[in-house]
Amino acid sequence: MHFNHGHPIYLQIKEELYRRVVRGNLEPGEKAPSLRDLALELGVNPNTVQRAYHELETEGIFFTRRGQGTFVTKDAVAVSRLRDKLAEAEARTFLQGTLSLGLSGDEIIVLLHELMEEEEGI
Amino acid sequence: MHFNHGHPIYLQIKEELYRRVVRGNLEPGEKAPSLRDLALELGVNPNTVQRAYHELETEGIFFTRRGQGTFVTKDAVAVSRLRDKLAEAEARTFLQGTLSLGLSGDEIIVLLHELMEEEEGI
Amino acid sequence: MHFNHGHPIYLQIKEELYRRVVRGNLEPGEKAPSLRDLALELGVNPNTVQRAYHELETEGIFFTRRGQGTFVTKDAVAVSRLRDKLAEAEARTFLQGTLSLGLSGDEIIVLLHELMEEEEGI
Amino acid sequence: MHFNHGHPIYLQIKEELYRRVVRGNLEPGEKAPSLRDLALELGVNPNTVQRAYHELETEGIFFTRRGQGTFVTKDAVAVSRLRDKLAEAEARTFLQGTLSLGLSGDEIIVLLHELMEEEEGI
DNA sequence: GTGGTCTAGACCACC
DNA sequence: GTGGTCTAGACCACC
Repeated sequence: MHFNHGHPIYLQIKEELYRRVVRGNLEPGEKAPSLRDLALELGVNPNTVQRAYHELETEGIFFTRRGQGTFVTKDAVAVSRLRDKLAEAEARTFLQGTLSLGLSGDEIIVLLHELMEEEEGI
Repeated sequence: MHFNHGHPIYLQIKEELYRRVVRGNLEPGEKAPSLRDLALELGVNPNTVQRAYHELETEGIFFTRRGQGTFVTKDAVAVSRLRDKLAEAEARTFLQGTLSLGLSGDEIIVLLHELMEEEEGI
Repeated sequence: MHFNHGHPIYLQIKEELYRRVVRGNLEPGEKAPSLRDLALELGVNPNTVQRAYHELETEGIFFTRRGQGTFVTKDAVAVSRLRDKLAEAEARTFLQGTLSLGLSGDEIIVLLHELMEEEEGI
Repeated sequence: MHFNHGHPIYLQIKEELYRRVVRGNLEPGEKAPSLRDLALELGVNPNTVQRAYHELETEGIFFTRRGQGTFVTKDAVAVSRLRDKLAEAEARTFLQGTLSLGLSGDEIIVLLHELMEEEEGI
């Protein structure tokens, strides 16, 4: 993982963890990597990872069992909501960008269809 | 315009100028702001703006007349190509992000349609 | 290397680097001198060398590895194309000059043959 | 005419006059433009033109009749020699450049033939 | 006024 | 060590 030095690292770690959960790399109920392991993997301070974990817990995505570690919520609906939230954020960014370029809604849809076909072609 | 500390300022200035050209804020053949004026407006060093202008000239979007200033290309086709290129780049980023969240092509299209309708509702 | 005050120094540095690459003084994949070393060698500011390096990178002749330095492309075909491009540019300048002096194509070829033989004679 | 600020202007004016004579824009025995006219045309000081004229006179290309002005030599052979000298200088520069790029004599000749054919094709 | 080049020097990330 | 970015400020040519 590469960090963008314009944003706080703990936010970028949160984003990375969101994606692991939503994609199923981390399944509901599964144990998340230990603070130390993830800090080592990412080359950051464990406190930074801790902050990300703490916020994920506040958001109901992670929960902690004293002495056992941190786990992904078992609430599949919460994971699903998270997926929708992230997807919507990406879509808003995309729409904002393309509309500001002067594309019409139709053009945007056509462009996406083209790229999707191309993607499958490869 | 405010700057994202994660990317070089001159690239962000380029992006901003791209958008002004593509949206028609700067029309084909129109004079772009002088280096010094834009530097003042953005609160950066004229050299930084110069670098953005120079790259835009290399790319055929701007041209300069010595002693007179920098101008947007008169080649409307080049501007159109630029618009397509920028829109495609945004779309690729978006597709990559949403596909990696596990969305299907259909879900992506539906999501966009929903947001577009909402947008008009507001 | 000494500089011709009629052309920007960074362009002259580019030309010099082109020649080193095309002649094989800098081989494909080889590390180019560091910015600071070359700047010292040429007696110019590192920023001036940086500009030359940056343009060579844009043109695909150099590539950089962060923290390690700048390297010549490993693409031997790109180097070959560069050689052709530079040779053609010289030939065009030469043709333009001699044709404008009123020489015929035959005269130009004869003149070159004479000089080549003389060259070997020396 | 554009001046290259790396070389003395009077030398560049000499070059320009050489070419006018060799190409026949200024024919043997013809009156050259007056110092003032040429200075005006080129946007330079008449003294600068004077220096160029003086050297051309020394070289036998121009001669002066008091009160009448400056004239091109009537010696057609001298003009012819000048043409040869200029052509040879161009050829040496070209050979030096292409040989230093690693081209062989054959490659140089082939390249020129290609460009000449292309030129006629247009 | 306009842009183009260059220097000196700072600070950064990556190794 | 390496390259990348940015500033402040100079000086230049062209208008």
